[in-house]
Amino acid sequence: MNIGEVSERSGLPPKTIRYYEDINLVRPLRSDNGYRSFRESDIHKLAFLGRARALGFSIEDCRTLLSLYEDETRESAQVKAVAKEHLTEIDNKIAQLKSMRETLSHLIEACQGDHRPDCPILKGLSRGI
Amino acid sequence: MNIGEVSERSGLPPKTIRYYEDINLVRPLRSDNGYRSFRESDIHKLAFLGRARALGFSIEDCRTLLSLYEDETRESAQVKAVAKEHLTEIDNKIAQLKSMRETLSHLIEACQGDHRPDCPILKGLSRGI
DNA sequence: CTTGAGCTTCCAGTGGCTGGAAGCCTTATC
DNA sequence: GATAAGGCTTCCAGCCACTGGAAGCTCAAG
Repeated sequence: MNIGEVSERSGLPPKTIRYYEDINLVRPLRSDNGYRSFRESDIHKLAFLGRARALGFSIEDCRTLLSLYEDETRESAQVKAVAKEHLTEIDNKIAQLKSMRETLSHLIEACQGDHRPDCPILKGLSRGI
Repeated sequence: MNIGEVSERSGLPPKTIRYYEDINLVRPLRSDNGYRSFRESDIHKLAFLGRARALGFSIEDCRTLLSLYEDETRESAQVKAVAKEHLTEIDNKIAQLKSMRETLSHLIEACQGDHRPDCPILKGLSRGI
C-alpha cells in the first residue's frame, strides 16, 4: 500500500509518516519503483502512534509504548508507569494554564476596553501582577 | 549596566536577553568595549516581557503589547482584544488537556500495573479509545 | 602577569512536524 | 507515442522560543 492510502487509513499526514520512518518508528518496505510499501502491521502501528500522540505522549514515550506493545514479556506495570508519569505532566500543564488563566482573566475584567489609553492589563504587566 | 546584573534584576537569563535584542524587542546601547549597556527603561521592558511571557503570550503578542504600552494614544480596547484572544487560546488548551487527562486516567485506572503483560492502556491505544 | 569571571559572536540543537523545490513514476487522455 | 496531472521521492529550510557550547575578547583581583 502506498503512502497516500496509508495516510487516509491512519489519519496521519504523509509528511508525518515519512518523518516517523526517518526516526525509525515504522519501517515500511520499498517497492521496485522506490515507493514505500506499507503492510497492515505498519498501518496498525501508525494508528497506534496517532492515538498515543493525541493523548499527548512524546515521541520518545511513543517509542517506548510501541516497544512494550510488541514485547510479549512486558509487565503492565511498565506501561502504567509511563502513563502515570505523563498524567502528572498533563496535570502540571493544566495547573500552570489555570494559574495563567486566573491572572489574565482578572486583568481583563478590570479593563474597560474603551477608547481611552488607561489600561489595567498594561499596568499589571509593567508593575508586577 | 551589564547583562549579568540585568539578568538578575529582570529575572531573565542572559541568553534570553540577547535573543530579545536579536529580534528587536529591546535595543540596549553599547559600551566602548562592545558590552551591552542597559538603561533602566530596558530593564523595565525586559521585566514587562518576562511577565507577559509568564502569562503565556507569544513573542509577537509581547511585541504588540509592548508597542501599545509605549503608545500614549492607544485605546485600552486594543489591549483587551489581544488579551481576550489569548485567554481563548488558553481555554482551548485547558480543554484539550482535560480531555486527554480524562481518557488517560480511565485507561490508567483500568490497568492492574502488575507483572503480567495484559494491559488496557496498550489495548486502548491499539484498538481505538 | 596570571587567573578567573564575565562578556562577545556564531553555530547547532531542541520537538514534532510542515512547506516547498526539483525530479522520478504512473495513469489517463488525446 | 506524446503529454499532462497527480502521486511519489529526496533534501533543505523554517516554525517557536530559546539553550548549549565553542572560541575569543575584556576586566578586576591578587
